[in-house]
Amino acid sequence: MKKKIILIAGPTASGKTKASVTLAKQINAEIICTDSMQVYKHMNIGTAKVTQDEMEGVAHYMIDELEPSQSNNVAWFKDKVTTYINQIHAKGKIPILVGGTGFYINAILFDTTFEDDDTNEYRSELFNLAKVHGSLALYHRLEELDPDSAKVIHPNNTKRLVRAIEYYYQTGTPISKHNFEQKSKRLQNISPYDYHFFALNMDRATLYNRINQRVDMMLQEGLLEEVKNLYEQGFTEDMVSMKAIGYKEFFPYFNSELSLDETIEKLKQNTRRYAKRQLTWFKNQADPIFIEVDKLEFDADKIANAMLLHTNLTYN
RNA sequence: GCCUCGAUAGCUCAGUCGGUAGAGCAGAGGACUGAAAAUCCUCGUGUCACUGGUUCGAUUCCGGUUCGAGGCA
Repeated sequence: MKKKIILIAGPTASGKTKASVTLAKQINAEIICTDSMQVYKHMNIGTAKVTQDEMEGVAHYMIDELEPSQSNNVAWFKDKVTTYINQIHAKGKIPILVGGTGFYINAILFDTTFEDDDTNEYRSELFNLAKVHGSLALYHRLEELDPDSAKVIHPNNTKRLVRAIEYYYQTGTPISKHNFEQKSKRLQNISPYDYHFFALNMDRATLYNRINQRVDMMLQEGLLEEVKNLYEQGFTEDMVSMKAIGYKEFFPYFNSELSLDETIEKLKQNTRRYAKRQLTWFKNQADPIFIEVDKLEFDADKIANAMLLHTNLTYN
C-alpha cells in the first residue's frame, strides 16, 4: 500500500499558502514546504515564507532548516522531506507538499536516486579551468569523456558542463545514463507514492500584476531592512541562499551601483521571469492537474474544494 | 502666429546615398535530474503618423495636414 501525499505547486504569488492551509484543515493534513529558499532562516519577507498567523495552527515542515551560510541541495532536501512524510504518516495524517521548486518536487515524487557525493575540490578546479580557458575547454573535455552528454549540454552552460564532468570523474559512468534512468521513472509514472499533484495557475497578465504588487508589499513589510541585516552579517553574493530573488538584487544597491527604484524594477522583472520558468517546468517536466485560480475568484475555499474533488478524501 | 527639430516594433532609438527595415530593453517559447529563486538556449511584419506629388518604384526626396518638443514674438 503506497503512502498517500498531495502536492500543490504553482508559480510564485499564485496563492499556494492560503489554498494549502485551507485544504489541510479540511482533511486533517500537515504541510511540508517544497521550496528551495524557504528552508533558510532569517529570510522571511523575501521568500514569502508562511507566517505563524497564516499557518492557522497547521503544522509546517522544511522551514528554517538551514543558516544562510549553508548550502541547500536536492539530495539533502529529498532525504529530509522523505523523513517528514514518514513521520506524518505515522501520526495517521496526510502530508501536503507545497512549493514552487519543480526540480525538488520531481525528485521526491519519482524517487530520484543520488549517489554519495563528498568531494568538491574537483568542482572548483573545473570552474577555474572554465574561468581561465573558457567554457569551451570544458566542453571539449566532456566530448571526450561523455559524448552523449556533450550533445545535449550547450557549450555556454558552464554549470552543467562541470556537473557532467564531475559526475563522470566520481562514478566512472556518464551522467547522460543516470539522467535517462531517472527521467524514465517520471515518464513511466513510477512513484513510491499514491499522489495527487496540483498546480495553481492563472492568466499571465494577472499573475504579473500580482507579482508586482506583492513586491511592493514586501518592501512595505520591511524587505530592505531584512536584506540589509543579512548583508551586514556578512552573507555574501556567492552563497546559495543569497542567490534568492529578493536578496541578490540588493547587492548592486548596497554597492551604490543601482538606485533603489532600479533595483525594485529588477526585482519585479526577475520574479516575473522566475514565474515563467516555473510554469515551463510544470507544463513540460511534470503532469499536474492545473487549477485556474482566477476563474475561482482566488477564493481559497473554492480552490481547496476543486482539489478535493480530484481526491477520494472526505471533508472533515 | 512664425521658425526649427521630431513622428519607424509594447518602450527608447538606429537605418534605408530611393529597391517595403534592425538594435537594446520589455515580452514570448524551450531545456533542465546533487547550486534549480540556479544555469543555459531560441525567437523581431511593423498601416516606417496621415495625405498629395516626383519616380518604373517612396518609409527614404518635395509639398500639405495632424500630433509632440524646443525657440522667437
